[in-house]
Amino acid sequence: MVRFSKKIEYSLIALRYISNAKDEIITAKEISGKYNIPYELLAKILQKLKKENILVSNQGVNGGYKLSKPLNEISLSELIDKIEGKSGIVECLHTDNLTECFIYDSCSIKDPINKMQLELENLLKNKMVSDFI
Amino acid sequence: MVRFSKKIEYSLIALRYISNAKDEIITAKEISGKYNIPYELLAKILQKLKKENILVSNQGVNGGYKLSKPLNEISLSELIDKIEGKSGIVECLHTDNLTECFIYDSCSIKDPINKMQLELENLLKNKMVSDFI
DNA sequence: TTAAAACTGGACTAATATAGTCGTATTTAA
DNA sequence: TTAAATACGACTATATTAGTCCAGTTTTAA
Repeated sequence: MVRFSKKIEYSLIALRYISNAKDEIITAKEISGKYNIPYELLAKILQKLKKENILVSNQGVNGGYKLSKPLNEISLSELIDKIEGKSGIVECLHTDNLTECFIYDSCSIKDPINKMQLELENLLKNKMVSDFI
Repeated sequence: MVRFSKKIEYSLIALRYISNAKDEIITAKEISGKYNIPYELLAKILQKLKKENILVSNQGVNGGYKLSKPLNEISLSELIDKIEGKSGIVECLHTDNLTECFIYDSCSIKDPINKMQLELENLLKNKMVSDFI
């Protein structure tokens, strides 16, 4: 119920590795091999991180990835939202789905759940990816 | 990635409802009807809550459920553990699976993830079910 | 100029977890 | 003894997550 997906796990491992390499360019293959992470999956994740401007990439031979900014500027909250898409702790707080909720009007726990959500978000916002290194 | 399951949602709704009814005995059917929650599913959840000593039940005609203790004595953390079983925010923190993790020894993010987990647990421990009423 | 090493991207499949259903038994009050 | 309730296990369906496959494109270096 409160569990990081593999994507987040792999992201953290990759980001840490790339960060430690300083300005060296790192390939998906290298990380995949080092940590036994399925190559295709990791590649996808790194591509996503690039698209989200957390990494920059070079294509072609000798290509690879490096950080676009230091990891203490990226919160866990931001990483999760960018990798998995923003979402609420219950379906109905994921705004799109409001209309689909049978209970909504009579829902008794909406407000406190909302507060809970904010507290969780806060915790994740104050955790920087650099804290995981 | 941080989302309450329907089971937790339904639990909260049911517990709130039962709590508001004071000492009256409440049936699964009543709650199910009121909130459009699938009867069989809700029944299972209430049975589980009973087995975990959060509710007490009477069988037979005029049977139903009531609280075994006030909701400010039950933390969200406890409710989640009892409904879904205890689990870590990543697989490897769910102790049984340690042996299956390919990365484990070389895992760079284990320790900070562990700390993160403790902080999350803490947040959930300090939230009482009564806060959701 | 071409081959190899890398990223890019989409569609697909597999595995797992969550949500929901069904059938049957048991209990109990009226 | 019947109807209304909980109890329980097995099953199915759906959604999410994890992982695979394949066919590109880009770039460097030989």
